[in-house]
Amino acid sequence: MGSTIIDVAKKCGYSKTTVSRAYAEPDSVSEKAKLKIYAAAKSLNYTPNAIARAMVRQQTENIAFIINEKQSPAVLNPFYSPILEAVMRESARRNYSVFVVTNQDVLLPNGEVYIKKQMDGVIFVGEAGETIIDRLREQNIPVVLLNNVLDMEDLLCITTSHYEGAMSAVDHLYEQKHRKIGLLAGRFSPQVNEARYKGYVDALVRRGLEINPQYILEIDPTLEAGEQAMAHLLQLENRPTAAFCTNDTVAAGAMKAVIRAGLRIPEDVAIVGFDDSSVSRIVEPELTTVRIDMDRMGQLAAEKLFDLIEGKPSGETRIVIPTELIVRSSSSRTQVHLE
Amino acid sequence: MGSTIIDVAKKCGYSKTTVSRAYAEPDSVSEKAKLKIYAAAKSLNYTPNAIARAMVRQQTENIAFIINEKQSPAVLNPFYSPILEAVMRESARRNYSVFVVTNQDVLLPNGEVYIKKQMDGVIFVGEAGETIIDRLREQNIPVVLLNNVLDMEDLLCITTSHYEGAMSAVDHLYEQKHRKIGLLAGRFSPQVNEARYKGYVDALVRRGLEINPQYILEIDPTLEAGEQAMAHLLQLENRPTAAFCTNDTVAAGAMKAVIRAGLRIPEDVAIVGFDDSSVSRIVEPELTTVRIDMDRMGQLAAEKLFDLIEGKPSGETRIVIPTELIVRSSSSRTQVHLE
DNA sequence: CCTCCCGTTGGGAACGTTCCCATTTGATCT
DNA sequence: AGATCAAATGGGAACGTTCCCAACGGGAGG
Repeated sequence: MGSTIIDVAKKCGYSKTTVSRAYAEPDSVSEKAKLKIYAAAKSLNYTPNAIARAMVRQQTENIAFIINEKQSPAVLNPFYSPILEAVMRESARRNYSVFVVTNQDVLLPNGEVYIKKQMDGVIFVGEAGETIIDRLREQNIPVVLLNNVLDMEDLLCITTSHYEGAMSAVDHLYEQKHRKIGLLAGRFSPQVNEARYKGYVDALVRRGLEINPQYILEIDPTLEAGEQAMAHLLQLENRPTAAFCTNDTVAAGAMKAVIRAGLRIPEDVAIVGFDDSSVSRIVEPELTTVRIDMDRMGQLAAEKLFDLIEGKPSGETRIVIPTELIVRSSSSRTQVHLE
Repeated sequence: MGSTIIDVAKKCGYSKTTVSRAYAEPDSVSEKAKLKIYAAAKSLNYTPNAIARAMVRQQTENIAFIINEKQSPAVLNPFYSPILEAVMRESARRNYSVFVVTNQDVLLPNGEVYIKKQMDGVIFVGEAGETIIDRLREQNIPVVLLNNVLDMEDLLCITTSHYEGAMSAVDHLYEQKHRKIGLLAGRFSPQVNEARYKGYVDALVRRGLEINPQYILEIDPTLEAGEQAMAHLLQLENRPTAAFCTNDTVAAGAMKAVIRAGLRIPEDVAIVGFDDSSVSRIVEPELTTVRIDMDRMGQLAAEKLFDLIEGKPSGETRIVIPTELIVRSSSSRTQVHLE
């Protein structure tokens, strides 16, 4: 079917070694030879066989992007898209391809970890088990962990400042004169939950405000749950005048509840989200949110992974990407005409 | 580093052939042998090498999901996510892995097509050039084309009924007593554009309405463009009372313009979108839209591709997945409390 | 008891590259 | 002209499997 390097070699009169070199290290082959070789290849419809190359090089030029989430159907939520996009961009630059993989591909039904395909490295995002990372390392596959922290030797974890981000969000609401601030806390990984929750609490405490447990709801990180939870907060006798939501989707849900209750955003209730995902621009008024630099996270994860693949020891084991508060109209009327 | 089938064979006293069979066709190996082999494999930390297998089998158990879009950064827009998800699900079921690939990975800077990796099949979504498909076929790689139609022999194209969908949207607005209906037409592939545009025109003509060119704007399929275009329509002396947008993102932008103009949705202006993407539930009021069954599209594309990979000729060359109008509050006040 | 057959097992070639090592070529220097 | 050297080229082994073909052993059937 497909023609091989030997066919090309025969056709152009050079050896298979030279043909191989014409593709792998063109500089070491004379111009004359390359001309003939490429011509022969073209006429034979030849393309180098990546599998055979991977076989002998012991290197596939593939990496895997493994998304491991409990809520399995929402595999490609809009949150991860920009990260994946950055990873793909950086990989393409290095002539690497990206497998996108879900937990199901890696876990056997019995729970055992099973690595089906050879790959040169793995970017792991979301919930991560130690066993799976152990297993990858047994195979000498470098791993970078994204948006999660695991205390393993030499494991590079890239996260954002969830704590500081949450704090800045609540600080902002305080500065907008809000004293009754609700928290709609989506259930993510324990670390993320805890950091964002702590940021909320500490911001309030630092200002000398009391924590009202009635204002704190832990919910699934979905639109519907956000709407429902906010509707509940609005019914409280002493209802909050603002809500900090630990992601944008929940915040969008919360906004729906406010609007449906006939209240105005931000005059009656201010809303702040987290992530600065595409959702934040879609809603009206646009959402004040804590920006996570997804692109940078993905880019960095890829770069660091390629460093590891090339054998450079990363040294660092924690990288925290700073968040940034983006003030839009959902929390501050003065912003509305500035944009 | 990694141990091979031969290490396992030596350790357990069986031949490499038997070890190989213990993984590839377990039924043909005695229980006793399998027990010993798996034990040896475990102690040696052995995993079958997919590359070597692919080499001799001439089959990688990988497919590629190629997204080819002009607006390059928005590679993973929310529109494609559910499709990819379905493809991944079906692939996982068959023990296949999925490469996610953008046009850049496949196109050389000089515009030539370059297929880097071996793969058993390709699902192509978005803009598709004939040359790239020709090139894939030269390599005997089966192709399924998604959301686009190309007139090539034996090429299976899966699309949705853009024309009927657009028509149903406009019909619905007519039934809601709207007579001045705008069209915000996002620029997609020519086929999609034309079909949705024609649906709009024909629906109006069938009702005996005149086409007002002032009401028709062709724009980029973005939030910002949607907002801007709608703002423009609202300024018209004889402004439309409804707008049909050829995707949900544009519709969300249009809604923003309406809200910012201080008008009510749907009382003053009704909005209808297309796709039923996640956007349609996020906005408030929720968006009436033409649903495309993305999951079914992805599922079907994968199934058909695997048929082709297994050598079954598909026979059919066009599959059209019907659309469905989903009426929500952005076009019909009576719906608001039904949900 | 011999033959036949099936369930198991094993040996070697093949898959299409790369890479190590050697050889050839032609130019430069003395 | 001979020696030296770098640049260019070639031959064969190796990468880790699968698969074809052959061989072995033992139970069934004659």
